[in-house]
This record gives sequence, structure tokens and C-alpha cells, in this order.
Amino acid sequence: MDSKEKILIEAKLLFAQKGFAGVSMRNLAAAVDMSVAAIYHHFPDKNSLYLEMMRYAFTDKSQQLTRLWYSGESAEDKLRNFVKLMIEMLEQDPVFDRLIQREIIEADPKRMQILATDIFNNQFCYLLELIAEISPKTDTHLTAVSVLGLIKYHQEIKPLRHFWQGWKPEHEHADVIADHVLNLLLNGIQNGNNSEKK
Amino acid sequence: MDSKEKILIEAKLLFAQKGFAGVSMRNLAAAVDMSVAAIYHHFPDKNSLYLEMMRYAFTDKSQQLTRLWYSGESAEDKLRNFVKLMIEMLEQDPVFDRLIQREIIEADPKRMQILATDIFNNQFCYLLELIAEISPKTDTHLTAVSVLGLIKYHQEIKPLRHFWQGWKPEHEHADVIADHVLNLLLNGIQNGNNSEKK
DNA sequence: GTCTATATGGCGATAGAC
DNA sequence: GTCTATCGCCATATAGAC
Repeated sequence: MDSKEKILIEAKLLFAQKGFAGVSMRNLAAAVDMSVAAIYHHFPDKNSLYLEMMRYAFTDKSQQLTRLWYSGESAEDKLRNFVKLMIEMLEQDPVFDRLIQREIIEADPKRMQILATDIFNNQFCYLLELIAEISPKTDTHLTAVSVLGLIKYHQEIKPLRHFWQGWKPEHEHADVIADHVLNLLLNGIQNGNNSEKK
Repeated sequence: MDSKEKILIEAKLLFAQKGFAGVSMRNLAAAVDMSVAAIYHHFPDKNSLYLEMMRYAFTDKSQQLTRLWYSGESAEDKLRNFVKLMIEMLEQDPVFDRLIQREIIEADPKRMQILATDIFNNQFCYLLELIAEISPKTDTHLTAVSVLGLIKYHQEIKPLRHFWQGWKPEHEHADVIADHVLNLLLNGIQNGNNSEKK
């Protein structure tokens, strides 16, 4: 395999786990079984390596989703499939998931706009249309963010949740989480008993 | 002011901004205008300082919440107040919010267990009981995580959301978000039209 | 392209004076 | 309780041989 790509793959893993400040060039060199100097042959400095890794990690994540929006299914089935696909994607590539989280918390203004507009906004618009169809009365922007939040948070909290009461092994399975999230979205937590309301 | 408390206050700010690995004892010493050795007089090492800062940052928060659990209100009103209080707390103290985010993402195994059990678990248990009362049929653990996710994600995504379609200035207000989250939790997104279901 | 060796400086933590 | 001075180590980055 190409040495440069090997470095990028390992860098993605390490930076996602430990953050920019938490990963040393020595750590990375050890992980790819090379010397530090060999890495500096491929990248001018640590910062450039990080940026190039980000570009590498973000390529072609949206193809699977786009196929979904153009399927001929009903709006509710599309939402069902969207939630399931997103949860599966995050579970399948947790490294990618953590990288997004890192970027949001670091909140570098330049990178932030690229991330928001170039990568996420397109998919967000499809989701908005879908929600407008299913639930025209609600604020579609807020609801779309809630849908993403439910999907994202269950993944995000995985390191903590098994310490908490009521945890079961099945709570780690993508389809169990997907079913729960979809049920909550479509019915709330009262399971059909949503009478009393102002 | 007490030197130790001054250190804790500044440490909270710095660790929230830059993370554990991103803050050196020298940075902190400069921020409180003391020597590094003076800090080591109050704390045995960097890790202990961090843990004590976390406990310090959480004490007043859990007091507010605990008062809420022992109020004589109905379960649904308690949930309503919990969501509102949490959103207000996160908005009012964004440093605290970032601290949680940092902690979850850094997921240091040693710190994780202490924080998850010592600090979060108590409040989580109250939330579990509440949900068990409101919605006995659902999986309470998953539902509690969803409640936290809805609250947390709307705050977490703030740096990104205004780039996305459908955003309005009012989406930044705590009470608008709280109303939206509560409506979603109690009714789902279909607004009472939750008939068709497997 | 990859290595060994090294320059230069910041890191966590400690010793001991005041 | 706070300081100055220092230890030993690890950080980023470079030089030059192969």
C-alpha cells in the first residue's frame, strides 16, 4: 500500500480518538511503523497533515444517502430508511462520526463553513422537504435538527451509556436504536396517549 | 479570593476551550498569575486538578436539578421543567456545556467511569424514574438518552445550524427550543395523527 | 523514501529557600 | 503558600547518510 495513504488512514483513526493536541508525531510514526522523519517527507508539518486527512476522510459519504432520497417510497418510509441508514453509517464508521464531533467542538470558523455548506447542507435540505411532507405544522428546521440529534446522540453517548442504570447489551445494536428513535419521532413517548395538551 | 478556587475557575475555562491535552500547567499558571509550583501545592497532579475542577463545575448544577425532582408537581410537569431548566443551564453556561462535550469525546477510560457514575448517574436515575412514570411501555434507558440527546444536540449544533436552510433567529432562544423538544417528546412529529403503525 | 541522529524547546513534576 | 531553579522526558522539526 501507498505509504502516504497508510499515514492518512492511521492519522484519521488517531486524531478522531485523541484530538489534534492529543496525538504526537511519534504516536503516529509508531502506528504506521515508520520513523517520524519519514512522515515529514510526505507532509510539511503536523497541521498540513491534519487538514489533508480531513479532506481524505470526508470524500464520498453522501452517495448512499442521495440514492435514498430518489427512491419511490412514501415519505414515512423514506424517514424510516434515513434514520436506519444514518445510524448504520455512524456505527459502521465511528471514526468518521468522531471527526465531525471534533470539528464542531473545535469550531474553527473557516473549516466550519466548509463543513456546514459543502458537506451537510445538501442532505439537510432533502431532510427538510421530507419533514415538511410528513409534518407540515411543525417548524421543519427545528424538527430536522431534532431528527439528526436523536440519531447522533445515541452514537455520541456510547462511551458513557453502559455505566448508567437500565443499560442492556441490545442498546448497542443499530436496529434497536433505530426502532426506538423512529417510534419516538412518529409517536412521542406517550405511545398514542397524547390527549392532554394546551 | 481563595487561590485554589481561582485556579479551579480558570481551569474550567481553559479545559473547556482547549481540552485536557491542549492545556499545560504553564498555561494555567500564567492565566492565574502564579507559578506552576504554586498550583502543585494545591493539587497533587494535573489529572487530580482536572477531576476536582469537574466536580466543582457540576456541584451547583446538580443542586438546581435535585430541587426539581423533589417538587410536588406531576410527572409531565417535572419533565417540562427538566427540559426547560437543562436548556437554560446549557445556554447560560456555555463553558459548562463545552466541558461535557469535551469529556464525552475525550472518553479517557479512567476519568470516564468516575464522571459517569459519580456525577451523571444520580441525575440520570431521577430521569429514568420520571420516564417510567410517564411512559411505562417504552425502554426507559433509551428514552432517557433520547431526552438528553434532544436537549444537548440543539445546543451542540449552534455553530453550524445558522448555515442551514430554514434557520431563523428565534431558533437560538432557549424557550423556543424547549417548546419544540417538549412537543416532540410528548406527541411525536405527527401532531396527533399517529394512527397508522405496525 | 526511509533511516539515524540531533537541535531546540515545552512538558509534568519536584526540591528547597523564604 | 508561593517562589526560583531544575530534573528528566517528550514534543515538533531538521540534517544528512543510504
